[in-house]
Amino acid sequence: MALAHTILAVLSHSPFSGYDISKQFEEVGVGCYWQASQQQIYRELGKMEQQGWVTFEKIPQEGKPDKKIYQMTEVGQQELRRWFGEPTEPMPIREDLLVKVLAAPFMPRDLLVKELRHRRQLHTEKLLEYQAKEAEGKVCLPVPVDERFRYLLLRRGIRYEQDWVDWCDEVLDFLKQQESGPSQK
Amino acid sequence: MALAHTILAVLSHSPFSGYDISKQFEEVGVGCYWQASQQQIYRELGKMEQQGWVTFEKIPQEGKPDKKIYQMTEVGQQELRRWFGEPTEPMPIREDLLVKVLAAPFMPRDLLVKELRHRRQLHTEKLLEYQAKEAEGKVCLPVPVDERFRYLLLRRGIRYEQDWVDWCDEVLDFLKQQESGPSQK
DNA sequence: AGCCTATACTCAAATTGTTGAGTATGTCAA
DNA sequence: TTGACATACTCAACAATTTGAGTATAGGCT
Repeated sequence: MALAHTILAVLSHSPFSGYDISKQFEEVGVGCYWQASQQQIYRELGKMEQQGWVTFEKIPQEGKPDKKIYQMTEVGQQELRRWFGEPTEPMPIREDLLVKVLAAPFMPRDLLVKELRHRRQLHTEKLLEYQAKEAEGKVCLPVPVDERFRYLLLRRGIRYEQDWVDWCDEVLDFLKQQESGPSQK
Repeated sequence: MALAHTILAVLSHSPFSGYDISKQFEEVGVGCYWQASQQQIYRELGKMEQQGWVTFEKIPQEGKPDKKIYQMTEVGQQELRRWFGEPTEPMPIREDLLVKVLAAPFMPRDLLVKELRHRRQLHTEKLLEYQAKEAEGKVCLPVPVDERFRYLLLRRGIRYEQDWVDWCDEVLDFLKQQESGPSQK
C-alpha cells in the first residue's frame, strides 16, 4: 500500500493532477526510489478518492481531456501521519544480476564480464547525473527545508549508484585475477 | 520471469525439492538478494515442469508427503544460458523509508529520527551477520569456484547494508545539525 | 500531408506476489 | 502431554504490478 502513501507524500507538497504526479515519478526526485506507471497512479488516485484521502477539482480544458487536480484531504493527512509513525522494514533486494552471479560458475565467463561492464556503465551514468544535480543544488544557499530533505534523497541515490559501481569493479577484478592465475582448481 | 531463472540457477548446482529450494531462499546465500515465498516457488516449479524446463522424481516417504526432487532438463539449461546472455536492467529502488523522507518536511521530526535509528539497527544486524559469514569463509583455502562466486554475492550484501548504515548516519547528522542551529528558516 | 511527441485520462487482461488455510507426521522440550 | 517447530506439499483468494490498447487534440518536424 505504499504507493498510496507515496502519492500522499507528493501531494503534501502541493496539489497535482494525476499526469503531473506520474511525471514526477519519472524524474530524479521521486522516481529514483519509487517507480509507478501512469496506470497505477490513476487507479490508485481513484481508490484514494473513494476512501476520502483526496478530492479533485475538474478543470475543463479545450482540446484535451479535463484535468483533475487532486488535493489531500484532512483524512488523507491523518492517514499519512499514521503511516509515518509506523516502523518500516527494508525492502529485499531483487536483482537479476545477482542471480546471474549465482549461475555464473556454470556459464561462459566472458558473458558475465560483458554484463558487468554493461551494468557498470549504466550505474556510472546515473551517478554522474545525480552528482550533476548535487553540484547544481549546492550553488545557492540558503535553501528551504523541503529542498534539504530532497538533497538527502539524492544522497541516497548517489551512494546507491556508487556502491554498485564499486561492487562491479570488485567482481571484475576478481574475474581478472582468476583468469591470470587459476592457481587452485 | 526472473523467479524461474533464479530457481534454474539454484538447480544448476544440484537437484533439489521444492522445499529445499524454499529453504535456500530464506538463507543468506540466495535470500539476501532474491525473495520468494514457498507458494511462489511451488507454483513456479509447476509452471516450469509444464514448460519442460525441469522434471521431477517422486520420492515416497513415510509419515511425510512424497518428496519431489526437481532437476533441470536440457531445455531448462538452454533457457538459463539464453537468459544469461541477455543484458539486465537495474531494479528500481522501492523503499518506504525514502518515501518517509519525502514526506518528512511536514511531519514531526522526532518520528523520523526514531525510524532512522530503527532502520540503522536492522541494517547493522544484517551487516554483522554477513561479516561473520565472511570471516568464517576466509579461514580455509583453497575454495571451490562456486564458493568464490557466492563470496561475491556476500560482498554485495555487505556493501549494501554498510551503505544503508552510512546513509542513516548521514541523515541523523543532518537532523542533529538542523536542530542545534536552525540558522536559515 | 504524414508522423512523432506531449498532454490527460480510461479500460481490460495477464502476470506476479501475498496471505492464509488445509493435510500429515516426527521430534524435542517444558 | 501439550505445544512449538520442522518436513513437504496443495489449493484458493486477493492485492499489486505490468503491458497494451483506446480516446482526443495540439504542436512541431520532414
